[in-house]
Amino acid sequence: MEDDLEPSIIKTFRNSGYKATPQRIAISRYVLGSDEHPTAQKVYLEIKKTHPTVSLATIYRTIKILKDAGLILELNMHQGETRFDPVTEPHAHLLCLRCGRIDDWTDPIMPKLIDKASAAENFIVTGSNFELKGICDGCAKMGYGADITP
Amino acid sequence: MEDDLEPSIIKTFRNSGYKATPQRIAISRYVLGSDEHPTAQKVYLEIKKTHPTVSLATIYRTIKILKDAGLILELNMHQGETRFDPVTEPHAHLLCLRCGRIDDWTDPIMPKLIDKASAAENFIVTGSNFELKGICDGCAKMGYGADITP
DNA sequence: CTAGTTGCAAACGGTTTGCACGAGC
DNA sequence: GCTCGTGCAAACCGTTTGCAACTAG
Repeated sequence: MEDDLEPSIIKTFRNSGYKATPQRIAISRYVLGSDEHPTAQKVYLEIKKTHPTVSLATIYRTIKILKDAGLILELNMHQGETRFDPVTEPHAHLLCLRCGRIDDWTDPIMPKLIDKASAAENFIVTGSNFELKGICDGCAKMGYGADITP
Repeated sequence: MEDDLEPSIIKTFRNSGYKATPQRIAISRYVLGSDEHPTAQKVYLEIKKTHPTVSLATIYRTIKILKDAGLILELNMHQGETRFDPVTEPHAHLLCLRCGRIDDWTDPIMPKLIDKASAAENFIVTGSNFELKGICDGCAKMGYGADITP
């Protein structure tokens, strides 16, 4: 999340033939530096703090550029709620159905499992997403965990 | 997919306090017996063949009942395209970005990986979905596989 | 008979798009 | 200065909902 991200962001846009506008830089800085898997709305509200006139359309257009450049992934764990993830290596997402947070988790087995599936089904894998839904540690400790809809 | 599914479907509805209408039975028979992970649209078109006056609203309402009963899972691998899966045990979905088909794949490692994540993060898992995106065997053999957007 | 269900059409919410003004390079 | 990017508002599209007519039990 430090400023040294900026030069490489600018380079990324220019190299792909895009102009490095203040909006694009701000959006990229935020999304690439975030670990909370924000929605477009969340990005919009965040960027608005420093760029009050930004529009949701610009958020979506910039996110699309980052997606096409392979810098972020799209998560669709809930229907009607697309979230974004700057971590593009194989990893799992633990979605808490109570508080909505998504935590990352990685394990060396994961790439092996991907290879195995790929070999077994003769399938060329270009992307993966291991989703786990349930109740996170914090929410379980607060006494929740019973009345959820999986 | 045989007719012996029907009595248990009727029982399921009645036990949950729902009426077993012809529409609900037809929709359930199709969704529970399908291995192609249909969208609501697909279900609608299919049911329309035998029940021409059925509405999309009824499809959605019936699917919700099946979901709440834990008989089917919801898949959101593409944004804006919810599909349904009558296989509720932990398994992987291989989505072909070329032809759109989704194949199932299971491996004994999967439940172990879920347990490991659960233990490592102190997370109570109630559902899982392992997504792999790429190119399926058939499409790869037809010479595709290069110009895809992951 | 009567509460629950259906089909219709309108509402909804997230995402995309057309367009005229404005800004990067 | 020429082109690309932005903000706005309208369009889109899958899903949900309100309602009057209908039907399962």
